[in-house]
Amino acid sequence: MPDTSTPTDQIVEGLTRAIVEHRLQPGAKLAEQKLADHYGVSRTLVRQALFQLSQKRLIQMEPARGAFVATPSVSEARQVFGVRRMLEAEMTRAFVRELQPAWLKSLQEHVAQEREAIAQDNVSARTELLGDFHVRMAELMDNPVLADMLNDLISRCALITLMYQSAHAARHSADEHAAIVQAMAARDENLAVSLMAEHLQHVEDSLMFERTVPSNDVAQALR
Amino acid sequence: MPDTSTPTDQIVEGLTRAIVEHRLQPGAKLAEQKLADHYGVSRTLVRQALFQLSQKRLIQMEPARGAFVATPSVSEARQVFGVRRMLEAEMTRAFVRELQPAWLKSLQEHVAQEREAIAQDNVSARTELLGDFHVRMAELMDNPVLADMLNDLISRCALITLMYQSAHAARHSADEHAAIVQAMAARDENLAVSLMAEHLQHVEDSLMFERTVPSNDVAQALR
DNA sequence: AAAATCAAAAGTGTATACAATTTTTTGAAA
DNA sequence: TTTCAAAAAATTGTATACACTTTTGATTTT
Repeated sequence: MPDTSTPTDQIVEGLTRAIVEHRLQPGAKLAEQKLADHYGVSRTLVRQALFQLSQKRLIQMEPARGAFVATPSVSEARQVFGVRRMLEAEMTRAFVRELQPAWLKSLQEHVAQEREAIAQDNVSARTELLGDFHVRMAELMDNPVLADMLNDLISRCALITLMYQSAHAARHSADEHAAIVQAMAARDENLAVSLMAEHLQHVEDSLMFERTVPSNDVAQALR
Repeated sequence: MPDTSTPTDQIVEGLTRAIVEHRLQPGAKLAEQKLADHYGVSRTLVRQALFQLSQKRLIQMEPARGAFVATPSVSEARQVFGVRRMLEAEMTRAFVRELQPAWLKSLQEHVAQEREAIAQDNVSARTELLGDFHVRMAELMDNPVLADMLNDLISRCALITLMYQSAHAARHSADEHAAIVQAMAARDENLAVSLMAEHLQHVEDSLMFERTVPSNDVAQALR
């Protein structure tokens, strides 16, 4: 695809991926000039990108000190998951009510992709797919507002989950996705809703324990 | 309060108010230099503010053409309200489950304020208070993530609602808020949830009919 | 008179310059 | 060696400069 977005958007995209895929550790300093050099632009554009990322809560900006990859507190993480449970419970309900055969097919294919990525032990693909399952639902319902919002929430979660999620937990998630789709196929609204709520609770519960060692080399993280 | 935020944040604040209070009509051009002159800063800071506002979907930026106050389509408006219904139904449920006496008192006082603003026919105060009722719930639950998200959603709605909402509709909203609080006081979870869902449906239904005349004088709108 | 053309004006997109602040380094004293 | 202070270097925050695009408006053509 040819240069579909502004330079700033490309920087946002690149940094988002680096953060969400944990090539940039939480807390890492994002020096403007270094990023500018890396992307071959001036600080102006980097700055715009950083401001956008700070609004998405993926980075934190401290006055006169610069930008750092966000380090969400456990409390914030729980809140984000709480919001997701609220939003996605009702989204699931609406999804089942308006269900169309093509939607099921699309989700079933998605779960198959998830399982493939898990089988191949492709960590970043697997994490992206596991998050996209939820966004996909919003997209199928033809609700970009919801899809955007979920996308942001899930990026924020990824900042947390990737740090902790094991291959085992990933497989568990894919199985739960499959169970949700099955409940949907049976048009069992309440079952689908409660499976979704439980699923999100499981994801949340499987996190927030260990701590990883930071190694903040920006240049390397961006390749 | 002394200069609590950056200059950029002040511009964001000022423009947000102007847009949400409809002193700036949807579609109005926001020329960077004019805003810079008005706020006594360089285009640099105005630009940062405009980017932030475009992320909040309050303005739309067109490449090489500039920034315009957003003109949400009917379809987008319905989606925003749809997301609010999903989110706030479950928020209401959680609110009742964790209900504390002080929370009720706070909401009751809030409704009293709403009624005062309505009695005084203070349109902008009344619109702000009617929106804040929902944000207040999230704040009481001590969930800033949810509160921020609702705040953005509600600003986006205000861009639509203020255009159409009548004094009558406002009074109706305040009454519905009171009914919701009453159901909460009775610890009737399901009633509170369905009253909230109906309330949001009513607000949505009361909109999107007329059309107003644009008069895009930026300097005047910002006083 | 309406449409088309093209030059001037205005506006946006990006880079650079510079003041103000923070971080790092250096060096002396404890 | 450790601690503190001050100077130097690096970094951020804001303004300005300039290239390039869009809009405007006058002039010509149909």
